[in-house]
Amino acid sequence: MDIREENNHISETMQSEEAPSTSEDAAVDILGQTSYPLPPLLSPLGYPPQPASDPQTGGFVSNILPEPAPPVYQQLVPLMGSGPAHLYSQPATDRQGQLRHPKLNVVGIPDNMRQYVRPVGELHDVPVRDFVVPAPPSNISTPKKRKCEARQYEDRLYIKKPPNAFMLYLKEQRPKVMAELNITGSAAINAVVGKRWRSLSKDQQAKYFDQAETESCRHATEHPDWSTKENYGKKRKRTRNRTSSTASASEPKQEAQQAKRLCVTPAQTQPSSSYSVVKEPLKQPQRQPTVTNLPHQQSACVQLQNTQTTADAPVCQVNPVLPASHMDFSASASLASSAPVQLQKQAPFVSDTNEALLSVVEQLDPLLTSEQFQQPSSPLIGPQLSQTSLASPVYCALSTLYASPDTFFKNQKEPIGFADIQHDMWPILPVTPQPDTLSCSNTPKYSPISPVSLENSSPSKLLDSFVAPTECQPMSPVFSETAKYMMSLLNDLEPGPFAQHLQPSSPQAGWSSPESDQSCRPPNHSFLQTLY
DNA sequence: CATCCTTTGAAGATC
DNA sequence: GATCTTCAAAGGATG
Repeated sequence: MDIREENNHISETMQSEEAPSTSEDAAVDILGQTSYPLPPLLSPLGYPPQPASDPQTGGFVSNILPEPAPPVYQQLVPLMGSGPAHLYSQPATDRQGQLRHPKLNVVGIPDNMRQYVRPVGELHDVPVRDFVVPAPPSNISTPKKRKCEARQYEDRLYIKKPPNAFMLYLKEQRPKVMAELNITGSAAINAVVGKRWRSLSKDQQAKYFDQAETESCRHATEHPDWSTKENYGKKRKRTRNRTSSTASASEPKQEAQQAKRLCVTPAQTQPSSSYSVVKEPLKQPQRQPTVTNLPHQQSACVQLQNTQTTADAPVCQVNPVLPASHMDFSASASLASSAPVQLQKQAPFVSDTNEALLSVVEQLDPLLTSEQFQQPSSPLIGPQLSQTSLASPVYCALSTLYASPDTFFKNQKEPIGFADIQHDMWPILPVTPQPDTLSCSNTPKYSPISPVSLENSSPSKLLDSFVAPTECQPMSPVFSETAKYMMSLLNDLEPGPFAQHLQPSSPQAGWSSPESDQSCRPPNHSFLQTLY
């Protein structure tokens, strides 16, 4: 006989022979404490019978709170091993109504149900535990109270999803952001934290991904049969699909309301997250990059049509991807979406002092100045060339660049940027693969690409076009030399035609000090969107 | 008082 | 397989 079946059999026998005369007696006898609401009965095994469905509470209440005066309930469920408690929802009682092994560890039982579990003995060397369900208050008299208690039942049984990396980071950063920026609204705080999260390097984020993985493993251990499907659709009645599936007339109102909450006018709002994109695809169609074969990941250098083209448009906006993502622009940058935006006339272009440029250079990823370089991943080993278009601006720029890097840069009239380059671009690069140096074969690399128009650029914009490697360090000597060459160009750069557009203060200060720039990041950060 | 808002990531649902 | 949807946290805002 299966242990579970045997256990059930014993439980049934015990219940029939020695169950307290009333459930209330049992509750008082065993618990000796104030009763608690009864959690819902989950019985995947088909026993006891499923309660009648209750639309208010998901179908649990009808046999939990019988009318008119609900008795005090007791439910003793034998638990064995580490199986989830709700899988063993078999009525049973303890012979003496006492804890036989009060210190037995309870494993595999949801945290929110452990309070109901007590060990009662062993069966075939397997710990047997009773699932003691405290009784609900006996003085329930109003439907309102019953509804409230029913919600408590659900909350008690509800096994939540394990937090992901961002959720852990959010939880950690929330009090800090509240203290630093003196804001309380979770929406605004989350926006700030979201920006900070995106500004973190992969290494910095790895800490939280590791924690999330640990949490996930722990969650899986404690709830082996749980999956996100358990909670799907149970949390709340969502209505978001109405905005995505049907372009209702209320959407402009919602958009205005949303912008109002963020103290940003609708004209200033822009999809800054997957959520926003998903939420309002019809209202504000996705602006497609002008280059369709751009790298999918970290496609920071993308021309967004109809973006930042009007004179009254804010010079700063929510930028989906920050340049030099490891640099901490978070405080000031994040305010672009969470704090009132200071409208400014957009200058034709903005330049920087050499001091400011050099200070930015110093903050760039050490990769750009490191003497330790590795070869990129081998196209023979890594992903094969698949969809690289020879007409790609990336390819055109690279072909010219690598044909004669020195000449290319000396004759270059336009700023050069660094951006993400995908693995499928590596085969076109004139770098001899050295498999023995491979350390990260599937991660993006970064390469100089794409010139831009000089009329609308500045030295600092050139710096903006650097996108720090985020996943691994390998970088070809060609890239490195190019980067160093660009540094030398920057060092020798004279104000020249940019001087007349110098700002009175260094933008660097505005980047690093949240208090000094409550409006936005320097306008040159929107430059990423025009790199192509 | 229930739900929304807001973020990113994971995972299930849907097409 | 790509895309969409939901839910993790959390507290003020909203209807």
